[in-house]
Amino acid sequence: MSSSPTDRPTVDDAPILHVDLDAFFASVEILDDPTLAGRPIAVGGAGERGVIASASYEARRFGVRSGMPSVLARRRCPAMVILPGRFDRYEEYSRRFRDIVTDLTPMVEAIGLDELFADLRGLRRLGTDPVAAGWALRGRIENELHLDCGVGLARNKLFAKLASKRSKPSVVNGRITPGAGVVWVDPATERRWLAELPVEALWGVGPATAAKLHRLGLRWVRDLGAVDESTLATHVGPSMAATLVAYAHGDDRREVVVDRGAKSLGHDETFAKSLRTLNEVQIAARGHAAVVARALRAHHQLARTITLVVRFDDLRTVSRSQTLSFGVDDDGAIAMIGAALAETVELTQSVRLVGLYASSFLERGAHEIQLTLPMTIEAPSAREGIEAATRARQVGYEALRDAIDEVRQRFGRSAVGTVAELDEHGLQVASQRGRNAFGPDAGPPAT
DNA sequence: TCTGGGGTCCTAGGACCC
DNA sequence: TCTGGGGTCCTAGGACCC
Repeated sequence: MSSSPTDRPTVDDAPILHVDLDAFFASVEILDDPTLAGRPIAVGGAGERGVIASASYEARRFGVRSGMPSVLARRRCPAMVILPGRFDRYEEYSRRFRDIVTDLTPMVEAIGLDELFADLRGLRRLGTDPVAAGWALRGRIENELHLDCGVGLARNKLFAKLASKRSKPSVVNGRITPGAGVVWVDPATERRWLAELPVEALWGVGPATAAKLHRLGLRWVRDLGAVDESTLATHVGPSMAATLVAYAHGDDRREVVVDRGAKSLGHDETFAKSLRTLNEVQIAARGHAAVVARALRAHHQLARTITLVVRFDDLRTVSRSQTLSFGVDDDGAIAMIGAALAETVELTQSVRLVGLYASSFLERGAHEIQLTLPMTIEAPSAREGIEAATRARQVGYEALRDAIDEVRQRFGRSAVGTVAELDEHGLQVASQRGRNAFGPDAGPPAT
């Protein structure tokens, strides 16, 4: 591993680049309010159940870390300001960040808002110097976005990410040490370096897996390199065992995937005050349904599976899902399914979180995408545009009607009478009657 | 200290079909 | 008539990442 400017790896030595913005959310807040500069600040939930999403390095000096409950963070650093977060703003910065890297190569894979991988192999014939390119990216991100970042360069994703982590500022004994900025992992020495890292350093090893590995006497990556894979598999499963053994040998075949389409969309909320009744859970689920439906439409996706998640006060989490034979993106249909799923959850104690997720996306048919394209891009004629819009809307109506039919079949005819306008009052009446609002035995529509 | 909200992937069991 | 095995889909739960 090296960051010395005399090292000149080629693209073949270091085809994968990883960039990670420093304290991203907190840094954006400081940019927008310079009076916060130099102070311990964090972005996250300030309430009793909040957690820290991002902390400035000044806050990290006090031991504040992302993922930490805000209650503990405040105890460690009482003077810290916790800001609620402005995700539209972070997304804007994130987009500009990606645009800068995309100027170098289109082969970019975003991982969350604040980090990404790039595959530099397309630049081989240009004779691009990866280390110089890394410094150039860093310079542009600093000049144009006023954000700091760490850059890692290596043979594969595993080493590139470890390298960018190594390139960042660190906090030791309450002191901030500046990072190297750009770190290249030399293939000649990468295995030696990796072997000395703790197993937790590997991607995919969290607290649960680390505990299992420790129980097996596996503390260091070098231990994983010597273990029998089939034995390991009996403890962590075949897939994890194969991955860990491969990583321990420095072997990571993961490619940089541009534009990985979302496989699920969802929304959840942890309540400051836990919910106690089915009615409250259903109201929450219906509220989430509107958010999820909007997201589906924004992504031009129809979801076949709707999943309701309920987390109780003791953090026990249960899920209920239903897969339809067709896709939905309509508020009412998704709310209906979410509310019905809620009835199958035994509310043995108070509920701190309700989540609603949509998955099993039906690629909207190619024909449908083409139907909408002429309106915005090609617009061969106004007549065709209007025809296309009408057709697209009709397809939407058909999907909704199918949804209503299936819900009716599954949950009883009466359930559908109130689909479109079923409001909180309707649910309340149904529940006060002591009836299953959507079950086969449900009475006549509540409204 | 006691754990958010956005996601991904894996596992295991049951239903169903051939 | 009984039985088996493989493949696929669905459901539920768990772990992990940023």
